Amino acid sequence: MSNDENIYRQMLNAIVEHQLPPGARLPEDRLSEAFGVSRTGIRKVLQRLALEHFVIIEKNKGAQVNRPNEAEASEVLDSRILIEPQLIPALLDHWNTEHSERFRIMVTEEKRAEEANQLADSIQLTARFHYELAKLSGNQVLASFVEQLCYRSSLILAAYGTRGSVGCECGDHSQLLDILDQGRKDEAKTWMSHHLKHIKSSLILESKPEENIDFQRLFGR
Amino acid sequence: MSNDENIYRQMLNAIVEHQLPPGARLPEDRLSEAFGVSRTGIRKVLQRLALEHFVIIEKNKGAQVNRPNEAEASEVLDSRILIEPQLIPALLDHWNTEHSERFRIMVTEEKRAEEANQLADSIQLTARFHYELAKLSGNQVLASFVEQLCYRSSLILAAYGTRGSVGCECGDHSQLLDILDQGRKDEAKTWMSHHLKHIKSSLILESKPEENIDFQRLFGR
DNA sequence: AATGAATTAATTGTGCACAATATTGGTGTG
DNA sequence: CACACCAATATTGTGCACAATTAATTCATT
Repeated sequence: MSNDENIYRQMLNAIVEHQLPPGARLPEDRLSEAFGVSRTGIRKVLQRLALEHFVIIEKNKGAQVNRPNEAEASEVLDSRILIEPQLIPALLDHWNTEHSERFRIMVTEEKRAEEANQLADSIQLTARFHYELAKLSGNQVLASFVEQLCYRSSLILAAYGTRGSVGCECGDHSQLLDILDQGRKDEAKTWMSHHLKHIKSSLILESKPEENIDFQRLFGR
Repeated sequence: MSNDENIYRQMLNAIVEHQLPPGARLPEDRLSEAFGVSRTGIRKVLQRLALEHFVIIEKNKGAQVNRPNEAEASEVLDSRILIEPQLIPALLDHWNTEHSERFRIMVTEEKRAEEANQLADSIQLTARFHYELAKLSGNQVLASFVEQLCYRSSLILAAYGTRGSVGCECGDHSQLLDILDQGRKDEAKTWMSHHLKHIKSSLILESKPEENIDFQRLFGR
């Protein structure tokens, strides 16, 4: 694996696993010495993360982990609600017992991670489940977008999730596999839709006091 | 406007307007002297364009304008077919006469550009029409994705489009506005779906002999 | 003349140094 | 004591130089 990709993965993981919480500053010096590469390499990675909305870069102020506002949180979830159920039909065209078994193993791991209270693994596995499902639709363009949305969702859960927002899905995922095994297309679509709406409704989107208030926008000018 | 953003825009325009055709090499030296900035700034822009799939960067071989293969072309159009019609309901919630007038002006410009045979303007305006429509749905996350897909479609038309692939849409767009003015939701959805399928079917996706055959994948390893 | 090796040229990858900017802390004055 | 101003520090922005890699050319050999 290329070095850049490796650093990117590590940082993305740290962000979605909430080890780098929303708002955390990411000074290039520290990162460059932590990873043992020059600032040049770090900057490349940070810019990629910024384009994918995982970090925010402000000119002459550096990078920090994105703290999604309520609008962004809502839109990301709405996007998933709009897209993921629509992928079910194409997905079912390729669905077979091998896939089913592979996903059941994933669900087992999800449960294990949840019971062991390993939040990081749990988050990763939940996102992977949805992404791998999207990939089976056969459309890699959409699958990549869904992947990004899933990881952004993890970030959103860090900011607006209740305790258990992540874990409470695990039992659910095996339900979907049952439905898919029976080839019930419409039921699978509505299940996916409900599932995502459930996640969205579990968020606390009331305007909680933001820690970095944009006073300029609020009063000034 | 920031300097980076300016360079990015100019290059993106040149690409989607087919002034930089698919496969064109983009040496950092030439670009840096053309734009009057150092290679550092150019690299940043190139990396952004690469993440958005407008250029391909190969290690130690530099950047070139992406030449989408048939799978990618198909998937991009399918993505639009899946998403854009679904945006209609939310869009209609905000639709009013001001919007209608604004879009009719855009369509008029489209026609003018087409009749004047100004391919570049025509391409830009077509993409803008779909993007601005998507923005009205109120979901900026999805709208940005649609924007990217529209521009990628321009690139695809450069590679697989027939003469008139671009222009033949203009008359159509005003049809949609009529339907929207009448608030006919389902009709607008199916219109959008047909419209995009029509564009996709106008592409020549037969496996034309690829100029760069990947012998590595074919035989090697 | 065709093939293959070796040299040369062109291009990208990476780290460093310095400039530009923002933030923080301190100092002096009203 | 409040306020403005200035200095110091920390951090990012940018360009340049050199290393590493690839592509092109030349040359020798059969």
